[in-house]
Amino acid sequence: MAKQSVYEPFEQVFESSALFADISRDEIPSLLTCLDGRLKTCTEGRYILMAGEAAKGVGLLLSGSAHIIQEDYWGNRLLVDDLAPGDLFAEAFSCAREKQLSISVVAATDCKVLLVDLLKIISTCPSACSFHRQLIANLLSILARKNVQLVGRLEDLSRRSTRDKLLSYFSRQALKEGSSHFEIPFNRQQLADYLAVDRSALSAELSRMQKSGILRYQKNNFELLEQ
Amino acid sequence: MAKQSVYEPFEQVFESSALFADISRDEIPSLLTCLDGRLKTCTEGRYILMAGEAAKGVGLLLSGSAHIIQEDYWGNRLLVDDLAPGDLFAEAFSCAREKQLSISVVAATDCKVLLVDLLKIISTCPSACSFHRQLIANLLSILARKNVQLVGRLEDLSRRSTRDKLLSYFSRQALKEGSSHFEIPFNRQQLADYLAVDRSALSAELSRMQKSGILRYQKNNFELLEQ
DNA sequence: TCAAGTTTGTTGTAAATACAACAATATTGC
DNA sequence: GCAATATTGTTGTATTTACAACAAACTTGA
Repeated sequence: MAKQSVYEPFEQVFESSALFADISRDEIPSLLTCLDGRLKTCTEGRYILMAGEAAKGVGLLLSGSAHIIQEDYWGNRLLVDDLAPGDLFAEAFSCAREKQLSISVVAATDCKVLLVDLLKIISTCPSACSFHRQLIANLLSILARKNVQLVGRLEDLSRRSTRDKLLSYFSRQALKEGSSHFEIPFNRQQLADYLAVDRSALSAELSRMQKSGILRYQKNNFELLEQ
Repeated sequence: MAKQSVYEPFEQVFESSALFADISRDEIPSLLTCLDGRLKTCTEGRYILMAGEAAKGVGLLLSGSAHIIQEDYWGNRLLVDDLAPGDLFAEAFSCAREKQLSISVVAATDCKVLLVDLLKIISTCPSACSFHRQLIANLLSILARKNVQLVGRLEDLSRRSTRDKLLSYFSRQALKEGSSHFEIPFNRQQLADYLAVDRSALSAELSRMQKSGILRYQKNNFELLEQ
C-alpha cells in the first residue's frame, strides 16, 4: 500500500476528473495501480512536456495549473489551453498515434502531474481489467469536448481585430460563467498569447473598450456592459 | 435487401472510412442496417447541417466534398475544415453531448451523406451488437486526429501576417504531401476564409511571394521554393 | 518598509491589413 | 464560339497592428 499512499492527497482530483467519470471511488486505487503512472513535480515555468518529444504518454494534472503552448521560430507563444487539476493533456497525440508532440506543456504554477502510458490501455483491451471500457468511453468524451472547445478557439482567432478577438473570447467566458462578469485565468501577456496579438496593443485596446463603455475591468475581473 | 442496395454504390467509401476501420467488409452491411441512417443528397452550396440545430446526429460524407464553416454576424466565413468521402462530421458535438451545433456543414460540390444518430451507439453499449466496441475505438481515433489537426489550424491562425499564415499552411501541406509541391482543395476565397484574411489581400500577398521567389503557383498548384 | 522585479498601461511610428472598386482571366452554359 | 458569370489579380486609402521604448502600478522578499 506504499504506492497507493502517494496518490492519496489527490483522491478528490481523481474522483472529479473526466478520465475517471462513472468509475466508483473504491475502484480508483486499483485502477491507478493498473495504470502504473509516474508522479512528477514541476516548478513554475518548467516544461512538463516539450514539443518534439515522442508522444507516448498522457498527463493528468493533479495540482496547480499548466498551459498548453505552441512556440514558433521567433519565440512567439500561442497559448492553446489552460489546464486545471483533473484535466488530461496530450491525450490526443497518444490516441492519434502521433509520433511526436507539436505542443508543449508548461507549469503555470508549481504543480504535480501523473504521467501515464495510455497507449497500452487503448490499443489492447484485456477483459481482465473491466475498467478499460469505461476509460475509453471517458476518453471519447474528453476528446470530443476538447474538440468543440478548439473550434471555439478557432473562432476567437479568426476575428480580424484585437477588439473582436477580445469580444469573442469574453462572450464565450460570460456564457460559460452564466454571468456578464467573470474572471480570466490569464495575465495580460498570457491573454495576448492566447489571442495571438501583441500584448501592448491588447492593453491599449482594453483601455479603449473601457472608455467606450463596452467593458469594465479591474485586474483579471471583467464585466461586459450592455450595448 | 432493398435497403442494402441503397448503400451499395458507396461500398468502397465505407470500407476505407475511419469509422469502419478494422471492421471486416462483410460485416459492414449489417452494421449499416443496425445504424439505421438516413441517406441525403445535397446540391452545391446547400447546408447539410446548420449552426444552431440540435446536435443529435453525425454525418458520413459518401460522395462529393463539403466544408465545415463558421459564420459570424456580418457574414465573415471561417472555413474550419474540408471534408472528403469517408470523412465523419459533427461527431464531436454528438460525443460531447452538446445541445446545439456551433458550426455549419455546407456542400462544396453536389454530394451524398449518411446521417446517423450516433448517440444511441455511444451511450448504450448492447453486447448484442459486437461492433459497437470497435466503432467507439474508431471514433476515439477520429476525434484524436481531428484534435491534432485543429491545433495545427490554430497555429496557422495565430500567425500575425497573411504571409506567415500562408507559409504555416503551405508547409503543413507540403509536409503532408511529402513534397514541396502540392495542390490545395480551396479557391482563393475559400483559402482566405480558411486563414481568416481578406481575399484580395491574400491574392496580393501570393503575388508578392511569387515575385520574391519564395513560392511558385498556378491556379491551385503550389510549390514552395528553397530559401 | 523599501528596493528590486514584474506586470500593466501609454504613446509614436513603420508596416500590414481590410475594404472597395475595378481590371484581367477562367469557366460555364447555351 | 460566345455571352454571361465566376474567379483571380491589382491598386489606393483609411484603419489597425506590431514593435519599441518608457512610465506607472503592483508584487515580492529581505
